Amino acid sequence: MKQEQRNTGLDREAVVRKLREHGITPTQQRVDIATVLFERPQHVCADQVLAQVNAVESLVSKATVYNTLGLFAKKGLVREVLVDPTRLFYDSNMIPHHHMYHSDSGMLEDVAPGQVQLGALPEAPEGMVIEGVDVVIRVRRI
Amino acid sequence: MKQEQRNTGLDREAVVRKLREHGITPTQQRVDIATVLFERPQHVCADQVLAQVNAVESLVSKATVYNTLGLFAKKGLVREVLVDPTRLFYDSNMIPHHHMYHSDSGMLEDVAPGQVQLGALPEAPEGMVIEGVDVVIRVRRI
DNA sequence: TTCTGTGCTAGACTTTGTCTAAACGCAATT
DNA sequence: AATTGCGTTTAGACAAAGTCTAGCACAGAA
Repeated sequence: MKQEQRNTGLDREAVVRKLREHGITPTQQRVDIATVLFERPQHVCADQVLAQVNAVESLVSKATVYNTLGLFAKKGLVREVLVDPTRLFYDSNMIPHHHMYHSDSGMLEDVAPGQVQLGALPEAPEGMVIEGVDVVIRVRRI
Repeated sequence: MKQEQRNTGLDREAVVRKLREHGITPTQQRVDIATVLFERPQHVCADQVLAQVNAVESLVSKATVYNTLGLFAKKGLVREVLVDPTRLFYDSNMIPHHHMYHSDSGMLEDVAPGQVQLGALPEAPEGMVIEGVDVVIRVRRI
């Protein structure tokens, strides 16, 4: 029984299983990155992941962080979130939900899907599928 | 009666009026940029505006295009659209509507607001206002 | 005319993210 | 044990979008 394991985080074994389930070969670096991501549901950009993974000692390169986040997003392990025009965020919470973006501070919160009520969506054009629907509620100080 | 005026576009006078209505001093450059934007409802990024404004002869600098688009967005003349992680788009159609984004091609279409049916929105936190709600339907080739 | 403020500009700079070419690691084969 | 092959990782060069700076132009006020 490890004492130091993070409250909501997955242990290494669970992370490896998760990667395998999504058809991703679990390498050292990928597991390190995934461990950071799934420590808790969060919104992070590549820079933050890079810093967190290499907090103790330098283990993973910039290129690998970018490649891996892209791979994870493609394989449906995390979700890209577009709210800040200067950088791409990744959301480690894959349960369907929306976002509230504080444009002053850059803070990003989750909004439960029940709070928005999306009605009938238009159909995707011939030969296309809906990849996802992003709802972002932008708020700012009065 | 000018013969060469664009079909749906505003003439110079109308553009000047529009700028004034939004509290923007109508300078040469701002009118040039606005004329391009309101030639028709469209989604453009700064680079495209720069190219279009300077199509015939170089009239407006890069810095001015960026500053002006930022100003227009702040004053509610155009709307920022975040769909492409590498650049910011501006939508010259201010009638409320949503977007469908073709992630393969980068194409961006309008979706009439009636086609989505957004129900009750969550309230903005204390001391904050909802600036806007962006709904983006991402589609891709099967 | 001088002063002041707003706007414009070229070009340097910053930041995020991508690309490239080489090296690594590991497993299967000889 | 040595060889081959393939996927992965890496440092560092690079690209692209956007911002910043410092100076110039111009208009209106004093």
